[in-house]
Amino acid sequence: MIPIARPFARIAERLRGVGLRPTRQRLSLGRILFAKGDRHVTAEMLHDEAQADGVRVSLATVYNTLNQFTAAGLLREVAVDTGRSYFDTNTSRHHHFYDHRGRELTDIPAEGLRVQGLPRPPEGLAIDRIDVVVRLKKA
Amino acid sequence: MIPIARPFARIAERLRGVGLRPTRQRLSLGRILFAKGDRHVTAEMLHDEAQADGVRVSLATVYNTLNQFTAAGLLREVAVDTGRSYFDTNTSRHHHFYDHRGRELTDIPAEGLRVQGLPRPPEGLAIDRIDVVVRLKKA
DNA sequence: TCAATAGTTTAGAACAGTTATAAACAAGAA
DNA sequence: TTCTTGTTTATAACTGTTCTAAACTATTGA
Repeated sequence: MIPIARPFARIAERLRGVGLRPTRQRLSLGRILFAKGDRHVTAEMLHDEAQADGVRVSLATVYNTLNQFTAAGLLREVAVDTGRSYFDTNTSRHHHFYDHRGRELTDIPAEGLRVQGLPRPPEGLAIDRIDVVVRLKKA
Repeated sequence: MIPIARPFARIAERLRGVGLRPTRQRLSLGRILFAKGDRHVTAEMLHDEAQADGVRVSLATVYNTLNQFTAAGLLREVAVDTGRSYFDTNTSRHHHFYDHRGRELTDIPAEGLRVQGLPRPPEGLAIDRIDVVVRLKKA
């Protein structure tokens, strides 16, 4: 059975499953991140949102948590803008539209999108993953 | 006639052509950038290389120059790594391999590579450009 | 139930990369 | 030349992120 995304599922279990103690801060941030479907957040956005929700958590912890979640495969980092890291709650294979004016990311499902005709990677290296970023402008 | 890349061509003309005075610093940096075929440099790399070549130029000027060249279409910025900007002397349509361990970029020619099945961009926005980054790992 | 201990959080300092400031300087025009 | 305007520079400032070391807390096992 394929594990389906379950918004309010046992976040504590998920954390324990990847070897992270389910602390108050990690549970709160996990709830914010995973309760609302696919999201793209920066550390600052998540910190602000936590404050707004009345969750007391330091910016350092937000950074630690985002990095730990990413290392554990709960999040994925998206590089579209130098000088700002986006973290994506959708860790399955997919791509992005990026509106650099609104600094907004939108998912492009992997299904249906094909990248064909890639050359062989340089000697001694293999493809880790393919990121397609479709940069947008005003129509 | 299509303008072919001419390594030692009149850099001064190119600068004047985009409205930039051909100063000693811009000429030197332009020579370093455009004399050796397609390159991917960071500000720090270019600054170091200039020093090594005996060109006296401040880091601030390197940043200014990279940004001005990019705005003028002489360079293209590549976002593969947050917290570090790469500038590419190849401004034609193409894509990249990225070896994040060696922090090295390699061009993938646009010819032959096809991205198919893209969904329509969000309302009010159009595609500006498509960046494909093929991230590499040890084979 | 209660230490012991090992992992976590925190404020704040430190750091990396980049941009801003404002004074000195140099290119182009007259 | 001289004037004007654009450019360069050192340095300060700024942004996003990581580090540090002390305080704290989840878990373990007695």
